[in-house]
Amino acid sequence: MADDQLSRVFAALADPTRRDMVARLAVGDATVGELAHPYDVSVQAVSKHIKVLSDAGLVSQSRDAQRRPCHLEAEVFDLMTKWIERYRQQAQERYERLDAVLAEMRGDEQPTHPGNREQGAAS
Amino acid sequence: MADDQLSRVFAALADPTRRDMVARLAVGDATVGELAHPYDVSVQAVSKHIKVLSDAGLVSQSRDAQRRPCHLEAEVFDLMTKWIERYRQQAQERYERLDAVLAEMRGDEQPTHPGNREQGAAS
DNA sequence: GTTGTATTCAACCAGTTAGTTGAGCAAGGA
DNA sequence: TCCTTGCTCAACTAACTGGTTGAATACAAC
Repeated sequence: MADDQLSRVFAALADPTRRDMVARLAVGDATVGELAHPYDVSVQAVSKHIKVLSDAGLVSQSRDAQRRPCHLEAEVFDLMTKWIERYRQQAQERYERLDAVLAEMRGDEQPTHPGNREQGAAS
Repeated sequence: MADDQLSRVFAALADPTRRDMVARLAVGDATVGELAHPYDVSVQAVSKHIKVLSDAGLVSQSRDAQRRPCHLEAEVFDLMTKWIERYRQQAQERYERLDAVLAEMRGDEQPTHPGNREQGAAS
């Protein structure tokens, strides 16, 4: 699966059960048992899912007696959104330039949004 | 791997080679051969990667003689960002409430920075 | 100390994945 | 027509995944 964090985060969220757990943890911290409850798989399977999320840095666990409460580490999401946004924007700008070219080819003197297209925005 | 699109998109991007290809395609369309060139794996392997991206809806292919140019379908990214943003925000709001509670417990009348802190990505 | 509860570790199994090689197909050019 | 190019399909393999069960660990409570 490749050992970089971005790969681990994407892989972790590729499973609907784990996305479910993230959704649950967004509401509030929960123990392994609590997380396991809604599903009809073994607690061990859930524990494994949590390990995957935790290896990806999406979840951290503390200790409270026998319990190991899980906590969502939402900052890791930024890693993904940054990656996604970067290439989404890049592609989008390309389409906009294409639009402009097509408009020009039509002899359409006014490019969709003057000054807005044409790179630059790259922030 | 679960057959819903969100799972397929996350799974597709869990591979660094495929993320690389997406990055390449964000610059401009490319044929399978062009995409294969930088890597020392077989063209067949690359073709498989493209199939994965294409099944996820991230890439589409047209025909130009023998060539099958690949095109990045950036809108699918929105599916992910929406999912991510939803839970990131939910978690963040929870932390802010917690902050407020802690501040109150300290007798600190002013919660750090109402609504401002860290955020940024919200757009 | 023994028992009970919450969780993880270890070993195993079936299904999937990422790669391989070899063959096949579609289109353009000799 | 035959050959070459660009790509995909098919079959195989090694490694990984998501699940299982059973044993081990950590702590609390009796």
